[in-house]
Amino acid sequence: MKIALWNVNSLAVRLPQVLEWLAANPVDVLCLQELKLTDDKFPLDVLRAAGYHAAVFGQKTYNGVAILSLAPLAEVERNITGFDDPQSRVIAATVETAHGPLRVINGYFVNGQAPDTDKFAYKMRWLDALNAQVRAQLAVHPQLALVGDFNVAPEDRDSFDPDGLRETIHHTSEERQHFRALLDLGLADAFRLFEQPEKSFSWWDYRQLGFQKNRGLRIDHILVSEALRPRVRACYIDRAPRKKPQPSDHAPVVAEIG
DNA sequence: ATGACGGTGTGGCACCGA
Repeated sequence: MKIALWNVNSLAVRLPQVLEWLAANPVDVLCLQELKLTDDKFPLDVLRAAGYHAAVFGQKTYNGVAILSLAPLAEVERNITGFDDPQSRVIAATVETAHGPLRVINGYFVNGQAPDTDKFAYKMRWLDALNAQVRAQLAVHPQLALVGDFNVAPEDRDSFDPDGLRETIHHTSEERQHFRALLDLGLADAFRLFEQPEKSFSWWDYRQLGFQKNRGLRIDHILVSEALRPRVRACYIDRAPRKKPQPSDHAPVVAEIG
């Protein structure tokens, strides 16, 4: 099976591209971030016609996440338990697979703007709460994937300019420590289970020919639990949609699981 | 140092993203 993610930066704008991509890449599960629309505006019918069930946690203007799945979705949970968050950033659901139930947690992680800002402090609190949530979920769901736009470049090789951007947002030691704390729960970065091209990124700034110059960051990730890890066959970033007219600034990431 | 691009809102620009 294939699990994928894509920060679409407005589903209202990107829906035609999502449908086109799914037709060419019929993944079993697609986790979407930055829907930027409310649940009532979510295109359930057209996605159902394309074969996908959906669990949605929308919000006006900002944020918003959804899980699309060929198989029905069960045990849908929104937000982080015990963390009062006005922003729609996390949705989780269980998918039945040939190897039993798979728990999928889809997150649009806080951006954080810059260190020493209120938004950065919110990002740190949010990451603490998410870590506790994932830990609790792993105890119940051994087969688990934590998927989404993490807004963290975990290592220097995940940035086009690690020295110039050192300790700036997405690159700070504190954010990277939070990423490692998620790995310490027993999760593995699916992308790094395989040899990958140098300068592999999942996001490029719209400005100053960022994509054409490959000035990007790898901030979109698929983390897999120990039970899942032996069955991960491949993980790759699909740059093709970024080359099309009116692209999202993010590219889809795909993991193949046996 | 700043803004650059793109999306949203109730707009004629401000804001946010990464």
